[in-house]
Amino acid sequence: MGSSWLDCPSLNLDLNVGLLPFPVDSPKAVSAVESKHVDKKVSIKEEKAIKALGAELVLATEENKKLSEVLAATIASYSAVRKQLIEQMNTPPPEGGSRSNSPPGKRKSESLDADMESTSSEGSCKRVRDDCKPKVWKLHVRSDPSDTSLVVRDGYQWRKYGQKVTRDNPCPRAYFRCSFAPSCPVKKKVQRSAEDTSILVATYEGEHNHDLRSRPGAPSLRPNTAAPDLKSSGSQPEMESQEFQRSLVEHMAFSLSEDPAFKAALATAISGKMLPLRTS
DNA sequence: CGCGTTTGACCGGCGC
DNA sequence: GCGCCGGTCAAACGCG
Repeated sequence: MGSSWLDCPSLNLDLNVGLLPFPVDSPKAVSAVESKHVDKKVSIKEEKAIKALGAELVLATEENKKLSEVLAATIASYSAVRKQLIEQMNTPPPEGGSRSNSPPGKRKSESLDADMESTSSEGSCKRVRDDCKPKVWKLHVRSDPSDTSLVVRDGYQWRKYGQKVTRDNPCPRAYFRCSFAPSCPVKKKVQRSAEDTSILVATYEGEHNHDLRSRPGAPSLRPNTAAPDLKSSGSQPEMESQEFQRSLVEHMAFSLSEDPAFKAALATAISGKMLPLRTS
């Protein structure tokens, strides 16, 4: 799947938007005077064709309606999940409510860091040092539990600089620095979830100060991967790729559905493509 | 030979 | 102050 259909130059989005359904210089539309001698066989044929096309148009309209409903349902569920995620991210950790796998007396900073997925949250009890911390967010990626590489392919190039077994998780945590640009401050921690070892939890700190594709000669990127911020790259496991691709599709569907002009153009295009069939 | 990974040592923050 | 712990460093190692 991927962005291949986006990149494909042969994909013609000529949707006849705003155009007349029939060519003006068509012989059939030259003038009423000239056409008065056209034999009745053609007229009957045309009428039949019009009826058939009308039925097709009704079918297409219904199909379009159904697709719109499916799209709306998808958008609704996406919005609900997104809202839930944002709420979770913005909810401060419960007072004294440490996680089940966190023993009492857990270090304060650790609890804060572990529970906060983003420093954009209004953490009132944060240390002063936290105020100047870079932005932090987490990414959950499904991966083969037997795969011990702890690699999360996100399009950027990472250099591993450490690995550590932490107290609350038997799975080792890997530390990565962005090697895309030497000055890039972004760091990444990758660790398997203690609850579900098939899930890799990648914690990103900071923001990239360079473009994903700007680095000349970056070998990890597929040449065909042209979509901006598309978090996929070369020979990653299928599951990771699908994860990112699904996110991309959701994002695109959401963006398109938010555009009333696109909806109108789509409807016009479908009817515009249907009507010219009568001439054949 | 250069680059990336591994891994033990080290450092600094935090709780007791 | 001490010990625990997460995070980082850097030498050794492996691979192309």
